[in-house]
Amino acid sequence: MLSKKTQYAFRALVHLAENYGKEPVKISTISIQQKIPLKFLEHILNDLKKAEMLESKKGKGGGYTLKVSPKKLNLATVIRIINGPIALLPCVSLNFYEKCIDCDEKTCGMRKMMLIARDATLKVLETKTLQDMMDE
Amino acid sequence: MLSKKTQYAFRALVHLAENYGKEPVKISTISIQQKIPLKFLEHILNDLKKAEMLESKKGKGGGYTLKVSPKKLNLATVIRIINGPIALLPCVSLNFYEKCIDCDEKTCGMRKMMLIARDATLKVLETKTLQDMMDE
DNA sequence: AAATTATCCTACAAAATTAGTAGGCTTTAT
DNA sequence: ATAAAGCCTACTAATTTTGTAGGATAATTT
Repeated sequence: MLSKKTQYAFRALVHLAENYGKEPVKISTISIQQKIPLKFLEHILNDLKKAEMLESKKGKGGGYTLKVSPKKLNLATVIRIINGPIALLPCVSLNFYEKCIDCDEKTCGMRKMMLIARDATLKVLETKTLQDMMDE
Repeated sequence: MLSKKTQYAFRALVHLAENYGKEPVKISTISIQQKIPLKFLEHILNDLKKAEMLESKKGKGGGYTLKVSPKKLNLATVIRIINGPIALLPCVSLNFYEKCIDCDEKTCGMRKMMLIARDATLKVLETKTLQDMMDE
């Protein structure tokens, strides 16, 4: 399951996507309209910024803007930044790989199955974009 | 990600699957051979038993046996019992549904995307069985 | 019947993660 | 200069995960 933080992140991103190309949006505006705790949202937007997904501007008239087109922002990328691995086991994660203890990867059946599951999930999450979320 | 408990569960189930149709296997045997903390494993096997997946016998010569054929035990079922929901959001979970707050399900784009992701993941996890894990 | 061997049950505890707050610092526009 | 925004570090509270402890219960053997 996605963490609450990740759900907040998606809501905020959709909000910013709706203002794509326009003036920056303040944290406080997003916080109120999307009902996300302000201080918590601060962290989330900062994480997204560090991941090059957003741009920010300080001072009056400042706020956040989406750096990339909503069409080019796929859901897997967001999840990885805020939520972590998408795979069901660390040993089949592309971006957060960790070796299992006491398990030979070549012969581990659990791993093989989770690889197939991962690929199926990723095929969706890497294809669908923020834009797809908005269109609905 | 699957919890450690779920990984333990799968290991234990594969162990029991290898002894399907034979004599019961003791918790302590599985604990040692699969390197799973004994007392923790007790809980896990009990959970699986309550879910009608295992049978148990007390006293000397006792232990656990798989109740169903490994071919008929799909991975989604196991994950749901030990790990919980497979879906990425509670509002798209088939077995652990919960309504989101401040969200109209008919128009929520996030939900639509997560529905598609869920279906893709489930198609694998509900098709693949314990037997498939063993065969590898 | 008593002893042994195994699961079953309830309660607890430690560790890790998630969710959120507090408060001051820095930058920018007016 | 001052006000309005984000930036940064640290802390706290709540929840979940990962176990442990110890006795109760049931079956088997002697």
